[in-house]
Amino acid sequence: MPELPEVEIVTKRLRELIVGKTIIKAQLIRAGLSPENSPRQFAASLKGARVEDVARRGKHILARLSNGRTLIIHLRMTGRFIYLDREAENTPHTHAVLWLDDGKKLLFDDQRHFGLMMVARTAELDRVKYLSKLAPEPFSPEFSPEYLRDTLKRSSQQIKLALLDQTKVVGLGNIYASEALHRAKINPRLPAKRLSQPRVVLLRKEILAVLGEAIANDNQFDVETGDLDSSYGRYDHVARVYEREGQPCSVCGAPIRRITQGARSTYYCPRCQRR
DNA sequence: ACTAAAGCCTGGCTGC
DNA sequence: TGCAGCCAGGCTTTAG
Repeated sequence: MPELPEVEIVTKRLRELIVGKTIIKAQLIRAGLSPENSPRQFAASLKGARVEDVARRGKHILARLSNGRTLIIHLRMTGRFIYLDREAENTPHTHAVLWLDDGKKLLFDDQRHFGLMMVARTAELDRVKYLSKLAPEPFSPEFSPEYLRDTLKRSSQQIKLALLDQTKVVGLGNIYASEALHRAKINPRLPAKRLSQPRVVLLRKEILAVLGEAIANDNQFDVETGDLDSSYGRYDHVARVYEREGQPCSVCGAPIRRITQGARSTYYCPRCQRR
């Protein structure tokens, strides 16, 4: 499911719901969810820990615990958290459960089994393979026009593919990469190194704009389902090209085109994004 | 070193 | 209705 804005909102929800709570019991139901930890180790390293903070790094969620460890979570395509009463039934694809001292349980549900968790020592977080190579956060000073220019200058990849590379830019996925390029009027097939400096500056600005708008487009936590992100389709409100093949471009009216890059769909306006 | 392609899983939708 | 084939918002591993 999620790219940076969706992960940001799930992170915020988790922070509101579980910071200060203690995990009284943890269970890893599908071992493959956390391949770096055995189910026993997973349960033992979470039990009794209080959640100190929940933060986001790229598309990863980091829950810092009172016992010197951090629970790292990646939702990938279909992973989601569900916050329910302790007595409630698990969902059909529950792969891990955290029981909290507030009478609730937090389920990790993942239909496609792509999601990942890892319990790591907080002091060694920088060395965790999932995190160590990530690019700077888009909203940090390190994600400067100079950084982006230098990074793209060294890549002969098509710009759309370079934007999906989390070692170059974090947080963009297939939707927001297409959207940022459309806003910046850049052809998705253009080799990254051929972008002029002013166009890099504009691209950076539009990346921040589209991510910011999607984050601002928050919705209410649905207590009924307990799903921390029940807003599938939030991106609809900011998407101008994604899944709009054949529809008129909101800027010039030309029909939006769909092409394949890296075995994935890219949507763009052939007139606005000629080069 | 880089880049492209295959692979991981399940389920929903489309067209025959 | 049944079924094959395609598609899905991510990332890693393998091959070149």
